Amino acid sequence: MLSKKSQYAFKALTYLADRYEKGPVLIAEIAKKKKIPLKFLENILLELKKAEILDSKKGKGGGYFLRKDPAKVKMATVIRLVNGPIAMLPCVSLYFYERCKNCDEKHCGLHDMMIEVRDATLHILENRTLRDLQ
Amino acid sequence: MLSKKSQYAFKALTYLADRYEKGPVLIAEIAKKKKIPLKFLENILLELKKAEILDSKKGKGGGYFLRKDPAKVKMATVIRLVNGPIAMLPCVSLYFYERCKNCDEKHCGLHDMMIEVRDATLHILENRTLRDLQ
DNA sequence: TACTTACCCTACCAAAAAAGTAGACTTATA
DNA sequence: TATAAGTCTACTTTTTTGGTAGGGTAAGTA
Repeated sequence: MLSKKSQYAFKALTYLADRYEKGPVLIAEIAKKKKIPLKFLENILLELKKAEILDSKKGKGGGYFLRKDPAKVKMATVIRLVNGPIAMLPCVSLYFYERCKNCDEKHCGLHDMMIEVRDATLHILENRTLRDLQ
Repeated sequence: MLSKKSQYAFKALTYLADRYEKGPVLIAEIAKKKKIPLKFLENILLELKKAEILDSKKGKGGGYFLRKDPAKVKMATVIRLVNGPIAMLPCVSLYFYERCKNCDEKHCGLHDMMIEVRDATLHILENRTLRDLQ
């Protein structure tokens, strides 16, 4: 399941996508409109900035804004960033891979099945963007 | 991600599927062979019994065994039981549905996308069984 | 240069979930 | 009736999640 943090992130990103290229938006505005705890949202937006999805301006007239076209920001990227692995097992994760102990990946039915699930999921999430949330 | 509990459950079920219709298997044997903490495994197997996937015999010569053909036990069923919802959001879950607050499901891009993901995942997990793990 | 606005950073806290443990109890079989 | 083996209740520990507090720092503006 997507964490609450992820759901907040998507709400905020949708809000910013609607205002793309219309200048910075205050954290406080997003928090109020989307009913997200202010300080929690600060952390999330900062993280998205560090990942180069958002950018910000300080001082009066400042705020957050999308760094690139909403149609260029993949869902898979955002989920990996705020929610973690997309795969159901570490041993089939592309970005968070960890080897299985006590199980040989070459002949493991579960492994193969989870690769199928991963690929089906990624086929969707790698081809959808913030644009599709609007 | 699948919890450790789920991974243990699948290891145990695979072990029992290999021994289908060959009599009861000791919890201790499964725990040892699959390197699962004994008491933790006890809880898992009991849960699977209550869900009518496994059955057991007490006393000497007892143990656990699959209640029906491995090919009849769907992956989706087991995952829902030991791991919880398969969908990425409560508002798109078939078996663990909860309504979204602050968001109208009728015009929510995320909602629609998560339904797609859910269906792609279920298409696989509803059509694979314990047989496929062997 | 001083003031104000608004993001930045570090640290902490509490609740919930996941993972694992303990021990007494019941039932079946030899 | 002794023993083997699952059943049940309850607890503990660790990790993750969700959230809070408060001061620091950069950028505009008068």
